[in-house]
Amino acid sequence: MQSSVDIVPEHSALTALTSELKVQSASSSTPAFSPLYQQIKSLILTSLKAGEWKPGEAIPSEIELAARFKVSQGTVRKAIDELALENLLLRRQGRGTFVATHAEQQVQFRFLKLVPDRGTRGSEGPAQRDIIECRRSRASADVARALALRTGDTVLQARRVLSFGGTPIILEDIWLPAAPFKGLTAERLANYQGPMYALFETEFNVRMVRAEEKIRAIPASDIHEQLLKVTRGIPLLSVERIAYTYRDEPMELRRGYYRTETHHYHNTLG
Amino acid sequence: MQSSVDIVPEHSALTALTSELKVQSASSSTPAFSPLYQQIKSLILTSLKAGEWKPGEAIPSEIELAARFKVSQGTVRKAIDELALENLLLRRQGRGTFVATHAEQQVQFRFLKLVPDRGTRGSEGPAQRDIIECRRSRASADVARALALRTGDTVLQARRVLSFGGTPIILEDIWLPAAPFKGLTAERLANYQGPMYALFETEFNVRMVRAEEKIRAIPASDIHEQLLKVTRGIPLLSVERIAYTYRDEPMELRRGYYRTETHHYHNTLG
DNA sequence: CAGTGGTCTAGACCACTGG
DNA sequence: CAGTGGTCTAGACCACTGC
Repeated sequence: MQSSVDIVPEHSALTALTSELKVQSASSSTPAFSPLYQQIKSLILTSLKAGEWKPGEAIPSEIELAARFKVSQGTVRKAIDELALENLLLRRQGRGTFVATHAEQQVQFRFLKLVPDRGTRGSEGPAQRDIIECRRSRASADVARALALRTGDTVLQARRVLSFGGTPIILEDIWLPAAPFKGLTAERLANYQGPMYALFETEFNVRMVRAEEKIRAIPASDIHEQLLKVTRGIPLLSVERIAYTYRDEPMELRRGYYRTETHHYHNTLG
Repeated sequence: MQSSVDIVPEHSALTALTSELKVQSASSSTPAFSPLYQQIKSLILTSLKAGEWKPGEAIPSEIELAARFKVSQGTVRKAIDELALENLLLRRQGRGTFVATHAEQQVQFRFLKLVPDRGTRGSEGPAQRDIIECRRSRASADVARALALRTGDTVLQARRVLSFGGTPIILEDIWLPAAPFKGLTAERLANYQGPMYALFETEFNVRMVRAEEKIRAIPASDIHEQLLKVTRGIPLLSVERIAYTYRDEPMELRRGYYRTETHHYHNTLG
C-alpha cells in the first residue's frame, strides 16, 4: 500500500457520492440505513420493471453497470447476486447476465410441484392442455381480495384441464385482472405452446416472480366428476395460488384441483 | 498501488498454498475445479459434523478462521455465507456466527408448514402434543428404503397427535433408525418441551438439516377416525417427510395426516 | 482471442453488540 | 470501548464462452 495516513480515507463512496441519490436519510427515528448494493439492486429492479431489458435478453455487463452507477464492480456484483438468488436474473459464466423468463426449457413449469410417483416430470411425455372456457366476469368478494381489486371489477376467468398420458390429472380455475391482460382470448391461450406464464411475459409484459400456495384436501364435487373423471367425494388436493409480479402486486389467482393417486405434490424444506 | 510489474502476481493463494490440501486435482477427465471457498466450506462442514462446535454455540470469528485456514477473510466470508444460506449457520451482526439449532424460539417448527386459515401459528396458543405410542419394531420394505436401511432392521416407531385449541389436527407416525437414537423412550418424548428435532440435537447429536415432502389427498381411515375424531372417508392431507442430516443421510421418516378444515399447508414458490 | 462472470486478496471503514 | 459481522473498493487473476 501507499504511504497514506490511515485517517485519510482512500475510498469513500458513500461520502464522495453525496451528490447522487445515494445519501443516507439519517433523519427520522429509524435511521433506515441501506447499503449501497441494495440501492443498486433497486435501480436494476426499476429498469427491469420498466422493461429496459426484455426477458431472455442480456443485461449490461458488471463493468458497464459499475461505470453507470459509479460504484465498484464488487458492489453491482453483490446486487446482481441477490437478484439472481431471487430468480429474477440468470448468470451464465462467460456469456453474461440474463433476465429470467418462464419460457426457458430448463425452468418450464417452475411453479408446478406435482410430479408422478415414479420418475420425474417429463418422463411421461408432455402434458395435454385443454382450455374448457375463458370469459370475462365480475370479481366476487374473495377473488377481488386476492387480486387487490374491488368486488365487481372485471376479471378474466379461465378453466383448463391438464392431462398426463391421456389421463386428466389437474383442473385449474384461473382469475386475472382484466386491465393488464386486455385482449387475452381463449384461442390465444389454447394455441400457445409452452407455459402460460411465458405467454404472459411475451404478450402482456407481466412477469410472475413469486407465488404463495395454500393446500388442502377436499372432496371431489360434480365439476371434478365431470372434468377429471373421478367419482364424487373422493379426496382431491386443492391448491390455491396467488402469483405476484416484481413489486408484490398480485396478478393471478389460481385454484387447482389435483388427483393424487399417481402423482404427488413435492416440496423441499430447507 | 505500488510499482509492481503486473506480470508478477501479488497474491496467488492457490499457488502459494500448494503445500496444503488445497491443490487442484487436475488429473482425470473432469478437471473438477473447486474454488477455495468451497474447500473452506467443506472444512467448516467437517468440523460441524464432528461436533467441534455445538448447536447454539458460536464458531470462531471470520478473522480467526481466515488465520486458521490461511486464506483471506473474504474467502471464509463467502464460505460462511453459503452455509448460512443453507440454514446451517446463523450470522448475527456484532455478536458472531452461530451453529443453527431447532431449539431457538424464532425458528421453532421450521419444518411444519400447516398454519391456521386466519392469523399465523401461535395465535391459537401452543400445540398440545400427545404421544400415543413409542416402540421398537422391524423396518418394513418401504420404511427401510426411505431410511436407507435393510428390511427387518430395528427401528423406533412413534405415533403422536397434535392438537390446537383442544382440537386434534395432526396425526403423525414417525420412524427412526434405532442405532443413532439408542435410549429414546416414550417418556423422553412425552416430557420434552420444544420441538422434537431440538431433542434429537441435544440428546442424540442428530441435526435435521433438510427434508423432502410428498403430499397427497387421502380418505380418512379407521385410525384417523379414532385419533383425529373425523368421520371415515373425509379427505385428509397426507404428508410423507424424509428428513436428512448434513451429508444427505436420511434419518427420519414421518407420515403426517392433517385435517384441513381450519388449517392449510402453506408454501412459497420462488 | 476478447469479453464475460467467478475467485481471491488486502485494506479501510461502517453498523451493531456487549461489557 | 473492543470485537464481531457487513460494506465497499481496487486490482489481479482464473474459468468459461463465443467468434
